[in-house]
Amino acid sequence: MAVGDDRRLDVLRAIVEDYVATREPVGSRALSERHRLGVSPATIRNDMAALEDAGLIVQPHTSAGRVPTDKGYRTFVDQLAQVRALSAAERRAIGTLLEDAVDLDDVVDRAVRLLAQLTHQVAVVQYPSLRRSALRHVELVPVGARHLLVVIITATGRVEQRTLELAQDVDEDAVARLRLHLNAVAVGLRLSDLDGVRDSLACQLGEAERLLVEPVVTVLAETLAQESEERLVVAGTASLARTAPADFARSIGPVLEALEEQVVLLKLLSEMAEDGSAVAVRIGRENRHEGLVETSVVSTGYGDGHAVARIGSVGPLRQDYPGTIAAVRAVARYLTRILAG
Amino acid sequence: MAVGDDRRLDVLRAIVEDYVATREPVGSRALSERHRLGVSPATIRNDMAALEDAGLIVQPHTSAGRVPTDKGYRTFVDQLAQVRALSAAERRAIGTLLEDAVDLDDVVDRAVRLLAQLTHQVAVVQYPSLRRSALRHVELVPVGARHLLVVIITATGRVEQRTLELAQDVDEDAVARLRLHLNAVAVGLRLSDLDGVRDSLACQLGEAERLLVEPVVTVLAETLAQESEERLVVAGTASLARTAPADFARSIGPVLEALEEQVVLLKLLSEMAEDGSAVAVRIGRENRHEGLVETSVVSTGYGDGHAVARIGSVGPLRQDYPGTIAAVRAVARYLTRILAG
DNA sequence: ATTGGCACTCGGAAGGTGTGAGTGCTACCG
DNA sequence: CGGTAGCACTCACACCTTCCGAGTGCCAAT
Repeated sequence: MAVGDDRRLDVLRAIVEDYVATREPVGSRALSERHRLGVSPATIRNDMAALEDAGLIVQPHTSAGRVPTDKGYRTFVDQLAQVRALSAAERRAIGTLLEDAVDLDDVVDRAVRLLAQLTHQVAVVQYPSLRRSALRHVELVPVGARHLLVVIITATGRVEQRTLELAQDVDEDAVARLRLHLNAVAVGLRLSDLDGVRDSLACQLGEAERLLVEPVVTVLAETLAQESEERLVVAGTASLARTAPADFARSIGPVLEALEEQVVLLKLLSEMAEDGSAVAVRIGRENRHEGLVETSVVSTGYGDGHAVARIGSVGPLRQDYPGTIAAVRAVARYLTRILAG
Repeated sequence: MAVGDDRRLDVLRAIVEDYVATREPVGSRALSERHRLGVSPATIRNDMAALEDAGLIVQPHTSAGRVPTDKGYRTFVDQLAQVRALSAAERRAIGTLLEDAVDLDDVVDRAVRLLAQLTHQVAVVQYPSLRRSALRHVELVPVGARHLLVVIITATGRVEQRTLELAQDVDEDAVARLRLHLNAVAVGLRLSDLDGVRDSLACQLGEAERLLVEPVVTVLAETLAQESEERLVVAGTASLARTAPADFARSIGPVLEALEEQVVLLKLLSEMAEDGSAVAVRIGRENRHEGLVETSVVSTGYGDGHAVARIGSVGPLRQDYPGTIAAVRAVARYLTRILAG
């Protein structure tokens, strides 16, 4: 039994690899020829029948070869995929490309394009979450008579802006004083500690400032609460057209929609964050979204110790998982290093 | 001749309208039935032959109906399309939706999604160009020992950030003083006037500040020079899948690429800006980009007096031009109003 | 100028056939 | 009992032929 099981998994691996390479259902004869399994097609057929019973492969129609199911890919990824290292040249390219970036936006932009190119698939990067990020600076700029522009700069270098409408005219001096106090307290502050700050500020400041504290801190809190503020950057959508099967309208339309409905992907990514710190893979229906049933998402966290955000790839079920996983991991590592440096 | 020409154009209009509606080549019989042209199919055939000689229509193959060429759509748009007003409900919806936006990013985002939905096509918005925009505020934030974060806020509320590496350690007081002076001068300043500012600042300030002026102003100038800083926001890519003909890989792949290569579209939009202040239409090969040969771009400027940026739609040749033009114009108008208010 | 008539064209749907890859089963071997 | 060989069976797909009808161009008649 043990020996038989081993060979069966070998057969599964061979099926996945061949199907990924040829995009055609693979039969027993082709298998025994292209791989050194040391057994005859007939034996392979028996193994295939067992694999089919186990729900790992299916035939698209009678008298056709076999194709992996979601579950088949899953066992392949979990048990069979061998980690493949990127070439030295590739790694060097990643490093230099990312180091040339001028600011956070640029880093993120380059990283996502790079990943799209490495995987030949759609790449997505989630911006660092404000929720877990520390403040570096808060700027208050009066705009017109009754509006205040609040600019929040986080430790990761991200800039958030917000316009605020005030109940009374702006007192410029009060704004300046509040700005000073706010920055004295806020630098290094985590947004989740914000509620405490509101009170301490209210005590220390005068009447004019106090009128401002409430709306300003509220805006900070709102920004925090709004998960939708987590932006997503996407690249490589053109590769969808290359990959897509014949019925493109049904297959890639929903994916494009999901990519625009950033909410869906953000939710998915945060779910995947719970899967652990390594590279997480969601295959087909494991993504609980109808637009992604024929899609696999491979992602991992990046950033310091507590991963602050995720980067990943969205591609077809039929893809080179080892390659994608390697690329995602490599880009995430360099990204982490750049952001820390 | 004059009468004949008139009818010929009527025939062209009918062909375009029917083809847009049915997505099938239209023949003489169908035309005479669906439209009140008052002449027999045979006459229409003669007109069609003339239109074909003029290069306005073609038949995909012998014994098929006719289809408009790029040139055909062009004359349709230039001479035949009747401006169609949006319904009151639609206009109200646009207004309220845009007014609910919280900041510039949100306005732009809502506008582009809205336009995508109105036209059932891909919508693009160009962010206001820094080049023509006035400054509102410049913020300097020391980061670590030798880095300075420069945040530029424009009159339109856009925020640009840039990290600067200094030759010597940061003198925080000097930064604070420079910041004050800079904002005293810079508010309302057009970026194109920047060179003059450099000198006046150098004279007014002390030694410590003077070391900072050069790099900071340089960064401002660089940001100005970099046209690539003009961001583009895209929505509605999913509608590409719906529209696309059978050979999706060749037809929508290039379009997706062009949409990601924002440079291409930004260049195209700025070219279109020269066409005048009204809604500009580029049809098929008029877009000098191979990815867009089967695509039409409809765009117009938005913003105050001198249009500071453009908004538009990217769709197939076969589309409802009057409808798209109306939608683009309407959204641009509301956008202008919101930004001014 | 417009029209009715007519012969002609040709893309595409419908239907029929053949082929080969692939399977499952059963009987046989070490 | 796992592996093998042979064999009958099944279909998807590619290929061909046929057929239909929409649509054209041209010409003679009004």
